[in-house]
Amino acid sequence: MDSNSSRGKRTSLQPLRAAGRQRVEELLEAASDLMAERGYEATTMAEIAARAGAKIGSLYRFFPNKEAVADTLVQRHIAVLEDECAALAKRAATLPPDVLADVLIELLVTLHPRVKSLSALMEARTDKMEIRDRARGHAIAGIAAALRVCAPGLDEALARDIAAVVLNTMKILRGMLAKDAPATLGAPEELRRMNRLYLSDRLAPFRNI
Amino acid sequence: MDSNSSRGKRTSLQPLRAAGRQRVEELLEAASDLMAERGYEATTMAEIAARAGAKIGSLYRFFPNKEAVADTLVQRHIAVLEDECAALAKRAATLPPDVLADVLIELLVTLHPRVKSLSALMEARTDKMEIRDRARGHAIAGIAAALRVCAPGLDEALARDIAAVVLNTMKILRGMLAKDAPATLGAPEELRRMNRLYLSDRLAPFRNI
DNA sequence: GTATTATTTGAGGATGGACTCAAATTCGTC
DNA sequence: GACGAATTTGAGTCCATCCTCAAATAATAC
Repeated sequence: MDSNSSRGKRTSLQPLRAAGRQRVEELLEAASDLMAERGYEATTMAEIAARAGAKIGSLYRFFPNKEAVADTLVQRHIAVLEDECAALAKRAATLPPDVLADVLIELLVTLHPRVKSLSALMEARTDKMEIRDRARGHAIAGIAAALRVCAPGLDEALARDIAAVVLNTMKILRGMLAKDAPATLGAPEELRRMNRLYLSDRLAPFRNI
Repeated sequence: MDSNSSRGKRTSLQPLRAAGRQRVEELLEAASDLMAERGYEATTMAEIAARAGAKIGSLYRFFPNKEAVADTLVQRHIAVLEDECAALAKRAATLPPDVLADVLIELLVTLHPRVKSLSALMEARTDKMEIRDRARGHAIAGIAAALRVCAPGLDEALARDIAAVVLNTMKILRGMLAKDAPATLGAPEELRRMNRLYLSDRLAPFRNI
């Protein structure tokens, strides 16, 4: 009956059999790879299907349009980020600021295989920015929470501002490690140094009130 | 005879009359505005012509294709950046690191009206990354030169690494100020603080050998 | 004023990519 | 093994956008 229960346009269907579920996984994996390589706009639906070993009709069976593929990917990426931030918050109480700084800044790099297309999708310019903002908000909230565990006296608004800065620094490091930067080999280490310096300075006053 | 002297494919022509030169300016201005708003790929040649008050045929008279428009814009942006960095290098000797840090980080923001589409063009994914890398290289070299004027003992490679970090920080600030970030009002000031802290720490040992 | 060259114009060709759909096939169940 | 439902297939439609070009017009030189 394909009741088309919650979300999706007229033609979007949930997979009901194991084969369909696996196909969806393969399609999303292919889409994530391609979008990470070429960007959202340059990736075509035909390519996605081809790389997944499927035909274009199968792709459109499970996703009403290209944007739905991107939305699904972003939602999965958000879930990964939330999990990881929650795990980090548990450890943060025992970490001094400079160590937390190093752990944080490597986080996006560490997570790269699981959120391959995240940056490409955040950069993409489509009509629906809403989901993009949600992803950003979740990331900032997660980082801010970890910061406040490490430095309990930290004001909530300030924690979010610092988290915004750290999030951007994380993105930069990922960008630096992604592209081959021949002339600036030491830049990633400099970035880590800056981040360490900043978080130590900012969190120190609020440690162990 | 339209000798098609130096650059450009078969159909690209330099303007030879005042009217043509003005048209080129109008077209580039329109292209820069649109690409800054919507990004490179989402901007169409028809839109560019329309916003410039021209017809599509006029656009293609002076630019062989869309990429040539982007290349011309990037080249102009590079020139602006080089001028500005050279001017800064002249002042840098008299500036303490924390002041230089503030001047540098605001530079991209200050220059925004003159390099409106720069970030959109740097993000764009086309085949020719070459010109993108050149722009990046010029910016890093310019910043590194200013840093070494401020801190004469600074190693050249290290200066480039630090410059790469500062350049990225500048980009972030511009991004923060461009989009309306409701939840993180204090983030730009935090970013400035991080940059100040970092450059002071990094340049201090090399001041006045 | 005439010849020459630069510029403008806009309809239309060519291409590529998002999306459709009806028929074929496979899977699960009784 | 027969039936219905899920899945697969891929040719085909539609449309947006890049780009062409020959004819019209405007500017300049003489």
